Amino acid sequence: MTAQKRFYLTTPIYYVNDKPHIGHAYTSLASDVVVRYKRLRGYECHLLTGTDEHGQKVQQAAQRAGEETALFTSRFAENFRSMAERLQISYDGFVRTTEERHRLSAQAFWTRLQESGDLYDKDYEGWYSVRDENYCDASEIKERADGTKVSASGGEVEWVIEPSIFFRLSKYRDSLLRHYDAHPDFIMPRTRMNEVRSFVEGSLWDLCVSRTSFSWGVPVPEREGHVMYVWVDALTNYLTGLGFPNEGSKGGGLFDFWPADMHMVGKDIVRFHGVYWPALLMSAGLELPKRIFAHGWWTNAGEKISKSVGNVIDPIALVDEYGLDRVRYFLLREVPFGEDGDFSHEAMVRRSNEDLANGLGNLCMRVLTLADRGWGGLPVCEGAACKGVTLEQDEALLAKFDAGEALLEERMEACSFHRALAGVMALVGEADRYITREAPWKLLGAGDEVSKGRAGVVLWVLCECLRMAAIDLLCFMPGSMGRILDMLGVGEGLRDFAHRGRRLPRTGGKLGEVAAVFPRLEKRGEA
RNA sequence: CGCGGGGUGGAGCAGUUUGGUAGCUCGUCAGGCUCAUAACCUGAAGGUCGUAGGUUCAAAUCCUACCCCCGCAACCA
Repeated sequence: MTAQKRFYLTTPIYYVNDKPHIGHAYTSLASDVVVRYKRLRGYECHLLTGTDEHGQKVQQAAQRAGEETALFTSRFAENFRSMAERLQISYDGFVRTTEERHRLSAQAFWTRLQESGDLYDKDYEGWYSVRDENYCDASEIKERADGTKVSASGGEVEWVIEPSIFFRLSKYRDSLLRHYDAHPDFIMPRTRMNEVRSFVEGSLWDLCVSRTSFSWGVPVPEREGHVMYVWVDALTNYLTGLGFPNEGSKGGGLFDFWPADMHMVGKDIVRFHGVYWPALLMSAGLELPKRIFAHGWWTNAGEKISKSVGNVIDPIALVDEYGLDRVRYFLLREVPFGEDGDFSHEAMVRRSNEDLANGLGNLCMRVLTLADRGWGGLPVCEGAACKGVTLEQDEALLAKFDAGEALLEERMEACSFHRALAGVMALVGEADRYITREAPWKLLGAGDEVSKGRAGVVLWVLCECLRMAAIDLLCFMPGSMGRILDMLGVGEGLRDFAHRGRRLPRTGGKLGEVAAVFPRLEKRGEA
């Protein structure tokens, strides 16, 4: 057996100072769709997710809650883990940055930076805003009438000198730019690539990578009082999840998944993944990830989502209200992946009813009801009564579905999920037109064998369409599509792209229990 | 010259990277069908693709200028 194709995908690790919201769910769902798709394509996949538990803010949040920091973070980490379960994220690994294995990994990574000579000591001097928990560039500082200096956000700043360790980021400027040139798809979508490039082309300063002002972090090796800058710590999780620093022996080890095929991230953290991370990896002598995909943000009914406004969307509540697959479908169909999108219950209901209930679900029902009526199972279409099994229109429809696979592949490869889904739904529309034209219910009602034979062919073709559509959509809506495939009597082992092109038997067969997959939703408040 | 996003039939959007008859969903109107989750199919009305220039055989798409709208404390995908 030849070595299996591998695919390593990561979600960001989520910061544990609050409950999971729709943004976390979105990133994880998109990641899940990608790996499920890849698995259906025969790849051996590893999806890593986890939680980012270090940093001053977490420490303070725990203090405010009057809780031991470690307990506090465990509690929130559990929230994220259960979100993943609830959304049926098919993750293979979950890294908490407070784990011992991660401490070892991050410290080993640090040591490699040091061995490369890319770390050096220097006092960090600058305007520090306590409120922002950050140093501010001098150009951002404004002076108020009373003489106090404030940051762009209005927080008071003070001049602080802190002994620090710096990473020679500036040294990697040219290497980064060369990498961007050689790999124009390194960061997607393209606009994000351009942003990152222009950031690097500008002045790229060395990065302060240690802190002494708090202790809740990974200790810098052999350096009392210093903890790692949270981003160095956090990014390393992508290695921890593969067993780093144990790089294994060639062939079969978990670390063979490196380099990552894709880091899925939100657009806010693209700089960390597109600039700092590759530079750090170069320094550590490790291969760079192949792609970073930065998706957009959701608004709620046209308004920016913020905790203070209180319009945060709880993904679990959405799943409770609409069901998981509708939510998965909506989030990935509604918005071009990579751009910002707007959530509203109205849009959610509309999408679900139009595409899923009226479209795919309804087609499924009408086809299977007719099959059941005619044969008490899958349609039969062989033998003398089915002469001309493949009329021109039958072939044409099947050909469209067959061709849909390549189209899907192209769009999935580009992470153009909305177009991937739109493409499948367009095929469903074709099938709807076909069934209307062929009117198998009339053929069944005619009462003669030839008509029934023809009906068998038409319905067999439609079952094939449903089967292919269900396989295409399996990575998006695993539960519902599984049910459709159950109804069609498609065996577990046949539900992938290796089997998509194989035809169902024409000899009939048992139907699974037929029931509506996507019942129509009432408009919210009118139920 | 702060930054970013956007202006496409009544509504919401895709299409802009790689120029080539302007497309989708909803809504409206008129038919058809009756297998189906009051679902499905056909047809129609409706757009000078923000404005003005430019490049081109050809521009929603490329270039220039301008107008308008939205967001930009923190948390955060």
